[in-house]
Amino acid sequence: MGVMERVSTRAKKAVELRPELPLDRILKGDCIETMRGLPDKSVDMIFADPPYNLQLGGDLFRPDGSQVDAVDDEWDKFDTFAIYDKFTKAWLKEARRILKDDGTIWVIGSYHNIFRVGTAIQDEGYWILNDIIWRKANPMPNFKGTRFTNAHETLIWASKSEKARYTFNYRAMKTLNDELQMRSDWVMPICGGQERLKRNGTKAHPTQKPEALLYRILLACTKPGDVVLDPFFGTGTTGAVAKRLNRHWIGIEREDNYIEVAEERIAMALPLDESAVVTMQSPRGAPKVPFGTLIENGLLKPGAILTDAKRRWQARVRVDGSLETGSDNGSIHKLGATLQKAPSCNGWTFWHYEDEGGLRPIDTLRQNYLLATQP
Amino acid sequence: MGVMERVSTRAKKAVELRPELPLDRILKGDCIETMRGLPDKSVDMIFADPPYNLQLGGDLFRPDGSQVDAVDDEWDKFDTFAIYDKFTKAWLKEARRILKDDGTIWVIGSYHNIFRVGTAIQDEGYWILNDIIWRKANPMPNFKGTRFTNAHETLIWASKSEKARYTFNYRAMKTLNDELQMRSDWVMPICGGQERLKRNGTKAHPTQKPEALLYRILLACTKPGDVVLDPFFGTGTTGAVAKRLNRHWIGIEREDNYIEVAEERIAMALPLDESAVVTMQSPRGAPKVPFGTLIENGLLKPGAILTDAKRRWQARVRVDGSLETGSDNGSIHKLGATLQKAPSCNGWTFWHYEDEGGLRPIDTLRQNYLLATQP
DNA sequence: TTTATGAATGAATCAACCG
DNA sequence: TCGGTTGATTCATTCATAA
Repeated sequence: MGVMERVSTRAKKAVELRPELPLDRILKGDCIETMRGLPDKSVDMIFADPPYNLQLGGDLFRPDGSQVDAVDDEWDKFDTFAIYDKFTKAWLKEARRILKDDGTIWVIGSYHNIFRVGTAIQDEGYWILNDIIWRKANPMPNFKGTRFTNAHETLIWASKSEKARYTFNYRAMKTLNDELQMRSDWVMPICGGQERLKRNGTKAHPTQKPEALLYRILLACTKPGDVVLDPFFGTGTTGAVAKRLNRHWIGIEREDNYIEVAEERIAMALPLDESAVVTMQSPRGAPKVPFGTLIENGLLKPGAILTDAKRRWQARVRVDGSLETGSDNGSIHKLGATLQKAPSCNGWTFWHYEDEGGLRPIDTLRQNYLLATQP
Repeated sequence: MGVMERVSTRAKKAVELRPELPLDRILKGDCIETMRGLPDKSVDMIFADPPYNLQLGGDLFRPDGSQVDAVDDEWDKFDTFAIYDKFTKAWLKEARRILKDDGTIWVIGSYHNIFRVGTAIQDEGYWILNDIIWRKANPMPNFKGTRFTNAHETLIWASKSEKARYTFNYRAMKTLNDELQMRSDWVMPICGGQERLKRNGTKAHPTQKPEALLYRILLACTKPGDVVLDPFFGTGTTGAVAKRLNRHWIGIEREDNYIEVAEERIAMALPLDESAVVTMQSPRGAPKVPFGTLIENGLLKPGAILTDAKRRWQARVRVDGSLETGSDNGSIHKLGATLQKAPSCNGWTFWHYEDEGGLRPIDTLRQNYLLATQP
């Protein structure tokens, strides 16, 4: 049996059951090494909170992900950046292999590392969709008064390629933001109070992320049942929120300390019941109703007159669901576009019919039809 | 007559202070080549608005059918990241040579280029002091509903080295911000209205920056009499603001079009009075809290039941902040309106939650959130 | 003269499906 | 893979025109 045959057999199983995927578990080990054990194209989203490479001494990593014990003062910062870059490219490469073709990745960082991460993301072939600013409602002040208060962190959201058809729950985000498009700057408090995990009276992890942040990310870019991988799991914010929102999760973490705290935390998180996890849906996902169906079902009669909202144009409905004016004819969309001299037109909202003393868009008829026929 | 020849003629007049520096003038020519003609360690600050390398696709239309006027100028086109990187490193290297040891550089960009710029800044030996987020008060929406509204741009502020003693007017910034430390996120409107320069009825430059942005930067990081270099001068926002604040400026620009507009503009620039400054810089409007924020932050759980004050209707909260009854769903405002058969409804006062033996409007929760997060 | 309404526009990597 | 069809999609602000 050849290699290719093995691969394709394995791929088939993964699609149906995901047999090799250790769902809802923390894998103990080095980030890159552990990722190597996960199958190709198997997860829907990756959230990564990698080391920030704060240049305060410490936190240096070799390309294999292991930590450098001591910072040699002789090293100049170019060497340091090169090592960080190698590490970054290595884990981003593995992440891209594991990610499904239509999956997306999120990475969070600060000005110390985010530019290098962003460059590596582009160089590895990802396609950046947005950069998102987490604007901290209550940041730590700059005590010395030597700079601007560092009051935000940056996240990068990217797909595997330019043509990928990634998940973005547009309608849910718009609803979450009081019927305005969700912007690229998010105001959220830092993680503190009850939410901040403690051990022996001190914070369990130095950079615990707020659940509100993961909540918005998972709601925006995954569907219930999707698999989310977090290769720098820490105290498991990703896992806790994923569980609450009925998403599967996989965490990778090296330190026993954090694993213990995370497991306890996630065990206590309660999944929401199914009706609460439902979100507002875009019409995109709804079943299509051809205009002709309305005529077949008698909601509109051939010969009926339609107009635009301002009654500038009118057209007559023909038996096959096309429209005609004196000189033009075509589908509801095409004729609307032609008359307005626009490149395109949504005929459902452009054309109106007369009903009890008022004009209504023909989309109303479509909604009525859907209500009457959908289970 | 070449650029340098013109420069040296002018320079004789300023022999004593800065012998070879062509102050308060636009130098026509290529950015890197022209910078080579400027002396070492001679300017106090550099502000740079380089090409973003946007990589746009086809035409984009608004929902109303009108076409978006895209940035399609030749100066923004680069074939590969490698070529863009090479260009970026080259001009940053020259900039660093020209900059005084205690000078600083500002560079603005978007997610298309800012990660590459940031990486190059670090690789060339600069020391990043802050990244600053320009949160646009009125960004262009995402018309197709495919991503988050791209509502910000990023600036990087860096010194020549870690040990540099750069200028930062801490008090001025704190005063400008109502006695609170100036943060790393700045809310400012995009450049439009009277300020937006026109030529033959259309915008003179596709990417003119608001004067408020340069005002804050120059006020924060230079002293009166300092020299500010802008190697991508465009229509001269940097020059106009520098003149108003009594700073010297040097502009480099390749295109005659822009030079003409800039020269006319700067000739007309007058000092701002204090009240105009305050108006321009002060934050506008009270902070908004979308309903979804309460859910993200755990003040209300998905699945919770809300009712109106008289318990005539009830609805269940979903993960995205929408509400559902048995038959309807929508935002707090929309669903309230639907149930009452009213044209509109203030969901904040209409919907209530049960709390210790009484109903309270959900607006109470919003107040609590504001109290907890506002400074 | 003042107010109401409508049109225009901004650094944008902006669709999905079927044959 | 390509091309044609269907039909989904916008916020804040300014300026011109109408009332």
